[in-house]
Order: sequence, then structure tokens, then C-alpha cells
Amino acid sequence: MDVHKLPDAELTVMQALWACGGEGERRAIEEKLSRTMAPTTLLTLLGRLGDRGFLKIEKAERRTRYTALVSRETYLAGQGRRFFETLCGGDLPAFASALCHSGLSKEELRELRDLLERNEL
Amino acid sequence: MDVHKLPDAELTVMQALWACGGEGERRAIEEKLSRTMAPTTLLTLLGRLGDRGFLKIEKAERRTRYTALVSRETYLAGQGRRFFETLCGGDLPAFASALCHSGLSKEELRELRDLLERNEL
DNA sequence: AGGCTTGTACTACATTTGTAGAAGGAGGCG
DNA sequence: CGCCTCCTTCTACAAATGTAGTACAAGCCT
Repeated sequence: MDVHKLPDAELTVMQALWACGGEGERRAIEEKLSRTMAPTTLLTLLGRLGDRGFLKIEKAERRTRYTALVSRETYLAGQGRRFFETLCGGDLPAFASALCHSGLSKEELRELRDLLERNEL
Repeated sequence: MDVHKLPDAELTVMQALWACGGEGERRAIEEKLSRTMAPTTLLTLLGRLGDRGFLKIEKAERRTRYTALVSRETYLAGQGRRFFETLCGGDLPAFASALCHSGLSKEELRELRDLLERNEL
């Protein structure tokens, strides 16, 4: 249940993999990356993510296939929890205040409330 | 406006400093720490936080006084923003979903909505 | 005054993270 | 068949992070 935090570079790669629908080859992932990095760098990060159990690596003759083992939703939920517990110390008012001052517009906040209400059911 | 992310160990120290009301001497901070660490370790971390501009270090003859330059609220708001923008990619529904699945109870979620509504005004 | 206590400054070092070059294997092309 | 290209594996290394020992200054106790 406790999803470990990823270093920034690895998170970037996971985001790309999730953007590929959770699986793909190196090339596809590379295209979804929000910033460039040497192919070997990407491979290194993918390897580390594999070690951490965030994805599965299947080697074919020519290509290698990467499949996410942790979904974006799961990861986000884990980090949301982390934010609330670790950063805010489990203090709801502090949490709410942080959200309110995190640069969201009034409309966005209103929408967020709606979404929370609907999700809640 | 963009508050940089702190490494875990340094965050732990800042939390302790904030718990001291934003300023104090090494000893006071040490008492608020959520976990133990060698005094020298604490000093090292305080020094690094000073370098980052998170706190001010004033040396007296015998004691040294540490004063937070970044408030807890500011930091939390910055990290909330970071969570929304970087982790959730600015996607409000994903953000809401993450909050809903982050282990908060129904009551807590309801309270969160209320707090958001009140803060919003 | 001599030694113990407390506090700080330096220095050190293992790990983790960020990045990538060198090298080797496999398929395609002239 | 020999070469070029693409992909991956290994190895490397600097910077950031986590943790702490050593050493030295200022009081304090006897």
C-alpha cells in the first residue's frame, strides 16, 4: 500500500510510460518524454525502475518491452497520502490551506470541490 | 514564488524548526525532531538549509540561533502546487481522484470540502 | 588552575541520483 | 560478405543526500 517516492528523473520516465498507456518500447517512451535525455540515460532509468518494481522488463531479440506494474492512479494516491501525512503532518486545515494557496483559481477550486463530492460517493 | 523541494532529512529539520514557532536554538529543535539523529548531523542539515536560504543562522558566543525564512504555509503551498502541476500534470480530475484515494476517510473528505469552501471566500 | 561538559566547525564517507560514453550483438544493405 | 545502423548492456563519474567522527573553543565545577 505504501508506494515509494521516485526520484525526479525516474518519475519523468514513468510519466512517459503511463502516457504510452502503461507499456511500450524504448522508442515510444522516448517520444513521450517531456524532456530529452540520451538513450543510455533512459535505459539506465528504466533499469532502476525495474529494480524498484515499478515496471516489468521483457527482452525480445531486438526490442525490449516495458510494462508498468504501478499505475499512475496508485502512484498519485500514494503521493497524495504522503503529502497529507508527511508534509502536512496529517493536519486537515493545513492541507486545505495548502491546496487553496497552491495557485489554483477560484473556478478550479470550485471544480475540485465538485469532483471530490462526486468521487466521494 | 517557486519554493524548491527539500530532501527528506532537511524537511524533517524544517518541520522541527516550524514546530518551534519558526525559531530556536539547536537544542530546542532537537527536541521537536520526529526522529533522533546525531547532533553533528543536525548541524550539518541546518547548515545546508541555511545555504538554501530556508533559514537564517545567527551565531552568538555560546549558542547559535536559527530562524526560518520560509514559512510552513509557504512551503506547503509550493509543494501542493508541485503535486498538482508536476505529479498530476495539471489534471484536475486526476488530482481529485488522488486525494480521494489517498486514505482519507469519508468524514475527512467532507471536512476537507468544507474547509476548501470556507478558505475560498 | 585542571578537567569535564556543551556546543560548533571541519572533514569524511557511503549511497543515491543524474547523465552518459564505450563496446558488443543483430539485422539490413550494397 | 563486410559495413552501417540500431538497440542494449556495462562501466563511469560528478553531484546531491544522509550520517557522523574529530577536534577545538568557552564555560563551569571543584
